[in-house]
Amino acid sequence: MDQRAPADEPGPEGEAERAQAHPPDHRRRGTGVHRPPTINDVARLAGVSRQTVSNSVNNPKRVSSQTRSRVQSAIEDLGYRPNRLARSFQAQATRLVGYQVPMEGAGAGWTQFVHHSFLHELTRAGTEHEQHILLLRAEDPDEAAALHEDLYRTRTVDGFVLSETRHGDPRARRLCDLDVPFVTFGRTGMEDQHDCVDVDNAEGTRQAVRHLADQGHERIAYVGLLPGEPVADERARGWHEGIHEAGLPLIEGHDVRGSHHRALGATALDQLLDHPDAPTAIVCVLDEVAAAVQDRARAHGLRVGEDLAVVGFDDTPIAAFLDPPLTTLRQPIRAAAQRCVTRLNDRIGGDASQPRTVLLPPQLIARDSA
Amino acid sequence: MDQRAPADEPGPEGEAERAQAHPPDHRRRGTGVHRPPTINDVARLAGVSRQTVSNSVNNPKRVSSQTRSRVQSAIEDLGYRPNRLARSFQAQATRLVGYQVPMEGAGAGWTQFVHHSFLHELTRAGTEHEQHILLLRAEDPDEAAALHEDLYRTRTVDGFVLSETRHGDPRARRLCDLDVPFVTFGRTGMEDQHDCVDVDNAEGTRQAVRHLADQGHERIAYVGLLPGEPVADERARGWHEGIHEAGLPLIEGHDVRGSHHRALGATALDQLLDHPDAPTAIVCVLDEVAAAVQDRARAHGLRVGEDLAVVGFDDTPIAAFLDPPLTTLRQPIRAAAQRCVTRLNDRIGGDASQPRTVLLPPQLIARDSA
DNA sequence: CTGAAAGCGCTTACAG
DNA sequence: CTGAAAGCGCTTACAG
Repeated sequence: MDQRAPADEPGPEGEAERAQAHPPDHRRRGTGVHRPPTINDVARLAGVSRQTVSNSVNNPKRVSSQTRSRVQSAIEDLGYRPNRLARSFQAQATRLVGYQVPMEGAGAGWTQFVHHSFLHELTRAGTEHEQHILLLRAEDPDEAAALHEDLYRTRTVDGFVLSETRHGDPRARRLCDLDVPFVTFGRTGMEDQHDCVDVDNAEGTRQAVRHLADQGHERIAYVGLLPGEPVADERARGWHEGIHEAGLPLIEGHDVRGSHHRALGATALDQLLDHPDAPTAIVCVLDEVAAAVQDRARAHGLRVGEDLAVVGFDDTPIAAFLDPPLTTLRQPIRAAAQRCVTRLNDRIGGDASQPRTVLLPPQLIARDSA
Repeated sequence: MDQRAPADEPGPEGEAERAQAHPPDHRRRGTGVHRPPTINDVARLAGVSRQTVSNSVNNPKRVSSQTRSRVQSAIEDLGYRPNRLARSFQAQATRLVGYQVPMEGAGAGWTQFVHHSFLHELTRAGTEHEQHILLLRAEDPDEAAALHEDLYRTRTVDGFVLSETRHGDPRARRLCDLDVPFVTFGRTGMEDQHDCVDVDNAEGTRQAVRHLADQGHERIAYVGLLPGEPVADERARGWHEGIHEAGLPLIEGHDVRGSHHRALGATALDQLLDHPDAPTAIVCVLDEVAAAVQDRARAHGLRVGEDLAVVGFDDTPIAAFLDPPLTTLRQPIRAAAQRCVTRLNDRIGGDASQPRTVLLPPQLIARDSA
C-alpha cells in the first residue's frame, strides 16, 4: 500500500540524466519500486512543459517538428507510456464496454459456439476502437440488471453490449430506464427503445432453399426445432418463404420438428424417407442436426451430396470436417460485433438519434453436401 | 466532449436542498447532462467535509455513528456512488485483470469447452474479489506478448492470468522479464519463475483406474491421443500408473493411441475387441472419444455399463446426456480459477515469495457407464 | 472524531 | 508555437 514511498527520495539535479541512464525497471514483481516515468519526467528530460508533451502526443500539429522530435526521443529514452488511469479519470470515460459472460451449458454445443465466437469478435472489434471488453457475470437476469446499473453508475464502463437476450430482457429494460448507452445482439421486443443488431435467420434458410432450387431440387424438406424460440422460428419461416419464392409446392409432411436432441436428425430422416414424396434435399436448423442426418443417410446407403443434399446452419467447427463437408450458413458474427461496437460508440459519443435495428444476412458456405 | 459545461452553472445557496429534490437523472442517453453526484455533493448535503464522507464509506469506525448515518442518508438521497475512475486513479490500481480471449476453433469442442468454462469461472472468482476481467486478443503469441506489456505499462490492468499456455510461452517470458504480476493456468516449462495453477491430469486417469479396479475390473485399457501434448501425455501416464498401483498386469496392446478425430473411438474399440485379452473397461482421454466408444460398443451389441465399462474425461456437456450417462472426470475449473485470482492478488499486493505451482485433482463423476 | 492540505497523471481551454 | 493554471473525484497522512 505504501508503494510510492521510495519514489519520494529527493532527486538530485542530474535526475533527467540518471533517468536516461536507468531505463524503467521494477525490482520485485508488482511492487513498483521505481515508479514508472510520467509526463513530467518526459517534459523535464525534453526541456519543455508537460502540456507540450501532451500536445506532441495528442495534437502533434500544434508542436514544431523540432520540439516534437525532442519530446519523442525523451519518450523513448524513458520508455514513457501515458497512464491510462489518469487519462480515463480526466476524460471521465474508461473506454471499457461491459459484457456479460455467456451462460454456461446453455444449449451445449450450438449456442456455446456462437456466443463464444461473438465474444471473440467483440474483443477484436473493441480493440480496433481502442476499447476493451470488461466481463461480468450474474446468477440471474435481475442480478445482471443490478450489476449493469452499478457498473455504469460507478463509471466502470462507458456502456454495454448485451447478448443472449430474451423477450422483455430485464437488463435492457433497466438500461433503458437509466438512459445508459447500450446495444443488443439479438431481439428483446423493445427494439423501439434501443439499438439492436441481429442475424437475419430467415434470410439464411431462404438462401439455402434458393441454393438447392438452383441445383434443380424440387422436393426440399426442413428439419427444425419445436416452435417457441425466435431463432428457430425465423429459420423455419425462411425455409417456408424460400419454397414459396422458388415457386415450389409446399409438401405436407416436409416440415419436421423436434426438440433439440441427438436423435432428432436420425428420426427426422427416417420419417422423411418414408414419405411418399421423399425429399431430395434437406435444410436443417443446425449443423448438429445436419450431421446426424448425414450419418443416418449413410446408414440408409445414401450418398450425401449425390443422392441427398443436406444443408446445415451456423458453420460450427464440425461442419468442414464432416464427410462430406457440410454446406451451411455462416452467421455474420464479426460484422455483428463490429456493428455493435460502432453503434455503441455513437451512443457513448452522445448521438441521440432514433434507435435502429440492423439485420445482417448469413453467408452460404457451399461445400460438398449440397 | 463538453459534457461538463452545463454543470458549471453557478449554484444557488439552496443547492443541497435542490439536489435532494432532483434525484440524479440523465436527459439524453449518455450525454450526462446532469453530472452525477460526487463526494462533494454528499459532503455538502450532510454538512460535513468530504474526507468525512470518504471515512464513513471506507473506515466507518473512524466516524461517529451519528455523523455516519447523516452521511449515509445523504448518499442515499443523492444516489451517490463513488467514482471508480477516481478511486483507481488515486490508488494507481485498476482492479482489472487482463486475460486473452480463448483462441477460436482450436480443438473444436473439447478445449473450447474447458476454456470457455475457465473464463466463466475466472469472471466469477474476480467478482468475489471486486475485480473484473478485461479481455484482449491477439493474432499470434508475439503480438499477445506485446499487448500484455502495453496493457501493463499503461496501467490498464494490475496483472494477468494466462491460459492456453504452451511450452516456453512468449507471453509468460515477457511478463517475467517485465516483472509483472501474473499466474498461468497450465504449464510453461518456466514454472520456477512464475506462479502456476494446473489440473492434475495424471491423478484423474489414476482415479479412473482405481474406480474400475475397485469394481473388479482386471483388464482396463486406455484410448488416448498420440504423444506430444502435455495434457494427453499426463492422462496416459496416470492410466499407466493406476494399472501399476492396482497391482494389475500391463497388457500389451491395451494402450491405444490415435490422433484426435471423430473415428478414433470406433477404430480403437474395434482393435481392443480383437485383442486376445479384450478389456472389460476402457479409460478414454476425452468424453468425445468415450462417446464414440459407447456408440461403437452398441453397434457391437455390447451393453455399456454392463458388458463394457467406459470412463471419459472432462465432464463436457454431452457426458450426462449419453446413453448410458458417462462416468467421467471433472476438471476443477472453478477451484483453478479461484486459485489463479487469489494468487495473483497476493502478487499484486507485493508478495515476493517463491513462485508456486499448484496441482488440483479432478473429481470422478460416477454415472452409469462405469 | 473531524477537517485542511496535498496529490495521484493527465488534458483542455486560455494567455502569451 | 509554447507554458501557467485549473481541474477531473477520490484517499491518505496529518493536525487539531
